[in-house]
Amino acid sequence: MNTSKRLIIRLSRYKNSLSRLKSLGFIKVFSDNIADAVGVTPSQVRKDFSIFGIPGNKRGGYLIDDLIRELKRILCKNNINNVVVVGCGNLGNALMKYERFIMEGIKIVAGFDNNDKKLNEKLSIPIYHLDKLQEYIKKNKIEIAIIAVPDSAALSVTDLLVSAGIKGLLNFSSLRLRGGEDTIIHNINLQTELESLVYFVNAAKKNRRQ
Amino acid sequence: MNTSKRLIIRLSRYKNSLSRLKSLGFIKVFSDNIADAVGVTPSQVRKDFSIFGIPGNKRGGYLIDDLIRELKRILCKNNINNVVVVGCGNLGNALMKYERFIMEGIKIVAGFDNNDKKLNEKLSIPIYHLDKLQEYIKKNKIEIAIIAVPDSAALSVTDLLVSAGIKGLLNFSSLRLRGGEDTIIHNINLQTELESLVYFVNAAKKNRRQ
DNA sequence: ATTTATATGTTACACATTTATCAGTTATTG
DNA sequence: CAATAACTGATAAATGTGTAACATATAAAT
Repeated sequence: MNTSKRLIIRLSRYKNSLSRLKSLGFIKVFSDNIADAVGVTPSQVRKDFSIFGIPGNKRGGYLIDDLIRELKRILCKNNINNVVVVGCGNLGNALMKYERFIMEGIKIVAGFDNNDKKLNEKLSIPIYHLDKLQEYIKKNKIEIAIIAVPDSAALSVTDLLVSAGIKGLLNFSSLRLRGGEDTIIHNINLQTELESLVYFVNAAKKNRRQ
Repeated sequence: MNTSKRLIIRLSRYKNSLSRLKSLGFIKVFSDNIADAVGVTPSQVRKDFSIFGIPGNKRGGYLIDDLIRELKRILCKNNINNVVVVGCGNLGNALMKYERFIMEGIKIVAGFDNNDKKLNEKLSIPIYHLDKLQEYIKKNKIEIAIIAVPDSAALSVTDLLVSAGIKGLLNFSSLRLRGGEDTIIHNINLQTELESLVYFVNAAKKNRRQ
């Protein structure tokens, strides 16, 4: 099946928008409703659904509950996914407390840092020393980790994580990490995101002047 | 010119990788060096450069200093870009302190929040009440803002910012914001990013079992 | 029960993006 | 100074992605 990252991102957006529509009282939705809410075309929505065999009703749209259930199943949200955060600086800490993860079946279970001052095993999400990272991952069968360490530590931390058995990495360092065969790495580079925004703002400004 | 977001993101990555290569002592670089560092094909690198008319030397590669200078010029990094952060919760705070922004000609000059407890005008990056947002933007001619408020506030804050003259928005709320004609909005949805990672990890797991 | 309006699901198309190919140029070597 | 190796730059091919169009099915209306 042709499951590009963009497709899955859209699926996740559909799910989130549908939750909002449901809370507004919707019971049935049409592809245009979803399209409007998410900012894509109705064709896109229908095609995405058809790729996963999510059925609607001819002339009847989609039953919102069915749709949400299906999307959650596809996105593996029926069981809780435990995640660890490595690097508990400003960003790492913010991610550990990010409510939207908790709301959606993603549970951050521990943080790790090499700075003794940041360690605290009594927090609701305990922060352990990096020394305990591999043991913890193996013991608790963690598969997904978030990297929020400085660039200088990113590579060594990645090696640690992969060799401990981590299968998925969300990387916030500005090094573009690449994993082995069976490690999936998604890179989020905040600097690059902001820089590209700056570019487009300035490009638009130049256009206006012309 | 055909400048997609992906292209600009790559340009930013090239620049960052080149800085690293330079610090390693490189004076000349070849398209494969850059490609390896960034994780794209050499063809891609050369094509991207040619789009912006960045010249190399036949058989001689690229002079790293020239390259960095050109990329910085294209990405508007010769002058400092002032940015404000709206919403100074965990994430907003982390972004205000994010060192990589500072390193690259992006300066976060102020934060804004509606919670009185978070206000503090004496910080190195002062935090003002949301009431002062529009005045500040107009007075200081700020063009770029980062939104790190809860979803419930995202729309109203966006309206505030746009009507005050903001041209570029980096949106961390999970509402997908859309701007008017001359407002550029880049959305970063952390939940969606993590959800898609979860999907691919589980999909790979299923594959391995087969 | 028949008709009609309308939303899905699929297919084909258009466009965007990436990758491969190769000619042309230029440092390097003998 | 000629030959060669190797890199760029441009073009063509391949791939990926989104959009539009339409046939089909069905709820609703008469």
